[in-house]
Amino acid sequence: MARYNAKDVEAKWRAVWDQRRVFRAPDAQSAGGKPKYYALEMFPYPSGKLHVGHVRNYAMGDVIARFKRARGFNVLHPMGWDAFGLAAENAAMERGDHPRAWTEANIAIMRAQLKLLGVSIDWSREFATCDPSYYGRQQALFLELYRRGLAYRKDGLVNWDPVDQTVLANEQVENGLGWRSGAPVERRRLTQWFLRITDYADDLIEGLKTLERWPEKVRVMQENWIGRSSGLRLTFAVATPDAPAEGIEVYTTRPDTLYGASFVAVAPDHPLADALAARDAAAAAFVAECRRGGTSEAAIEAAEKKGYCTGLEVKHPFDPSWRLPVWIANFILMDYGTGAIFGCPAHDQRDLDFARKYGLPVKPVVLPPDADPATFAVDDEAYVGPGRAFNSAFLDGLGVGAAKAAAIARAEHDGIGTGVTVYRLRDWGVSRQRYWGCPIPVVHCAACDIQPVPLDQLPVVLPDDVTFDQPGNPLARHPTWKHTTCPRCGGPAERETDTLDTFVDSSWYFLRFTNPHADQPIDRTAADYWMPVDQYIGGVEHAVLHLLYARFVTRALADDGVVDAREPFAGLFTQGMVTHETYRRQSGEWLFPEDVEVAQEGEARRARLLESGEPVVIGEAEKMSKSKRNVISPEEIAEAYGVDAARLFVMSDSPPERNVQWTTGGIKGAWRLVNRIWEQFDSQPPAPSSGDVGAPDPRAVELARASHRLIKALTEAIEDFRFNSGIARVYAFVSTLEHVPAAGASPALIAARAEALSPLARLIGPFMPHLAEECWARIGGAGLVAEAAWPAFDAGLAAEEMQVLGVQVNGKRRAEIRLPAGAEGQAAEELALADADVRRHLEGLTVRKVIVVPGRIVNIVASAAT
RNA sequence: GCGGGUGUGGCGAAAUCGGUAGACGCAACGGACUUAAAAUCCGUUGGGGGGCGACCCCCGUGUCGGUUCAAGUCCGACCACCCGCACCA
Repeated sequence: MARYNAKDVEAKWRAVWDQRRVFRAPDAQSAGGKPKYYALEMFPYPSGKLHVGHVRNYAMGDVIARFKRARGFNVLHPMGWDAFGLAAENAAMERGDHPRAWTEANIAIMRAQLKLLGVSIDWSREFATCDPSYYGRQQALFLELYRRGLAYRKDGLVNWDPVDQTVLANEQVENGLGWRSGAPVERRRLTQWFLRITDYADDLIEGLKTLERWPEKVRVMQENWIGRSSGLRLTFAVATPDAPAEGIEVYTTRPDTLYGASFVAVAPDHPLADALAARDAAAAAFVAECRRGGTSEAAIEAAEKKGYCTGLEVKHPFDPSWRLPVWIANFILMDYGTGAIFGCPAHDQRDLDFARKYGLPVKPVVLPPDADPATFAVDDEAYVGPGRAFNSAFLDGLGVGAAKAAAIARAEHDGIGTGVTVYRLRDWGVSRQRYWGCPIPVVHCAACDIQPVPLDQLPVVLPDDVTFDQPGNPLARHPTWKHTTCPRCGGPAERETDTLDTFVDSSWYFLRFTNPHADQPIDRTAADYWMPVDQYIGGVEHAVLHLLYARFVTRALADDGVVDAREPFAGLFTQGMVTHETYRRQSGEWLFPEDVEVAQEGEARRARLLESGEPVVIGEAEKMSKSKRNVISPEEIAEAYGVDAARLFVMSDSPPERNVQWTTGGIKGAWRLVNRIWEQFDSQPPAPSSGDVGAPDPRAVELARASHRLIKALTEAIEDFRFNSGIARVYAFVSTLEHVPAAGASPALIAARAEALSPLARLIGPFMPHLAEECWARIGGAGLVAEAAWPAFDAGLAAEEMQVLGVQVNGKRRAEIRLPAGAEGQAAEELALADADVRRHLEGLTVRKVIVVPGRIVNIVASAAT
């Protein structure tokens, strides 16, 4: 028989799907009575080409989409492009391509690759975020947020790359260096646009509790990122005359330790530090030194606490006669709390390190349980555990919690402080001094200040004629683009030349997919029908940024009445990557896998260069990346084995949340299964003439049972995201089929095979969709597998007919008994006790107890007769 | 430092509710087919020991302890590795 020709067969079925538009999701209005299911993979950044690592991501989403379609859902499974971003501008600078041309070329390549994979996408909904029809509507949403005060401009400290002359996002700073320029990043104070995500801090934490189908890990990461804490904000009055401030406001979570205070310290970026620097050269020098370190070298300098004693003094809030020195300290962060603290060295490790270095007092005020107040002292380790307040006036004797409450009550009573909740989360800085992004739709007028661009003038379109021959923002130096008129007074005005962070683009694209052709940014009817996304799939690297921003924007839009859903993603799955061994020359140069030959030599695996035989060093399996050259292209695999085999392999070899290592043996194994399945369908004879079933055949019954067990197991495996276990069942079933060959089979057996092949074709559809169609057509299935209903199983048939029970004597397995399913425990007990092996192990022992767990096990407890 | 996770054969893994550990795949080895190779098919494959043999025995899920008739699974302590955050007052 002819070998299965994957390449031609796959192309044929893709054309059929395309032509019959089987993956079009219905409009909300014409959805009918079916339940909806929205399956979405994080849309890709069009950076170049897909490698097989991407295949896994989209194949998993496709399994879900195809499965749910077969289960009777209206399925929305769209695709688009996260198309704005730095890489396009970098390509423009390096190679002279226009960012738009570079991006569109990449999209064309990657779209073709995705289509090659046979992913069941509704391509009629495709868009790219760099389309004016998308970002223009994003501008409208931005103006709505601006109208509601959720978008605002403020002075902020930002990461400034002095070489590229632009702000960088935190994620674009690595070890203190700009990721592209390699220059040390500075902190600069600039006026930037922010989105008020902190307004939603509590709401975002509370919402996490409802996300039961999110990984615990991601929920914890978001909660930590938001970082809610409660404590006391209070003001220390300045006692020094002619100081640049009357009071210093600090935040503390440990107001119970106020009597252990030995200093007050402010951040180098604190306004008081600025004011002191203006009149004190030494202070100025210290502040400058801290600022040079930047945000990120913090890690390196973490051990080294540095301070500058300002000479100012403040009064202790509960004892005006007690004076504390004021320091500027490098470990205080301006953007957390109030940018100022009081130091209690005995009960905070950082304060203790600082106090030891500068010889400040260390006075314990929390007594650990069972410690002696006369002798308890803090040496090198601050005491942060529970205990009772002492050396603390009115707080003495109180536990930590009660003392905190009492200190807050006293501060509030005295009018010097307030109990507050503080968040680590900061407002989202969205300004980028970049060309390839969504223009912020406002104009700056000398007379009218900031004016939103009127809605009927949207989109504010990026100009195409820009230059990249010098660093900085091409929009700002464009000769005409920014010059416009003020929409309010009609006078000359300038457009905002900053563009929006690309994370804004990805914060609502899933809403736009519900009706990408609507005039309004979001078609409420469509969004309310499809939202929330039932299953979102992507890498864990977006656990905080994208997934938090999208939750925030969805909430903000829900509060605006644009959509019902407050949570965008009801279910989240973070899938593992595809890894591959790395190969390098002795000299260290990375090598492509296709240039290397790997052979097993006894225990060891050795590699050499195909061309020259030069020995090659085999490295660890790592995430596929261009730089390490350990990439496998989907086209090559499709050519050699077919995309079904590739899809099968990346899902069969590891649990979906874990990484999977791409190996030649693995893809070959998957390819073997494809061929074995095809062989089973191809060798199936035509159905016997009706009614002519012939004599019953026990193997026919066994096959039917195996088939129904497979349906049950695979259905459950897909629902639980255990694709690898499900596929293992398919392997086992195919092996069963192979042991009841069609050649020379009885009519009853041929009929049973036909009965089993029909569901099998549909069961493999989510994983190997092309093969499924070819098999379905071979046995004369009606229509397409892509449109066929998922097979149902008969619970009676799926259940085992005979139970095989292990028999233990004193917890050790000694024998096995077979008895009909549903047999009484008594029967199992009798059978077990009669077993020859069991009797041998019971020699000289008295049976004390027999435990029978029906369908599971028999355990005989026996001991020596006494 | 804080938080989360993982640890089972040569390798990827399975065991879904505390009930026969290692399903399924890869690799390896032996055999069939072949002039030969590839492909395909059959068999073996956790470690150790015994038996001509059907088989039988001991050990075994990172370590140590506990609960239980029974522990990969539950509890306690620890070790190793991975990921995230990291001077957050």
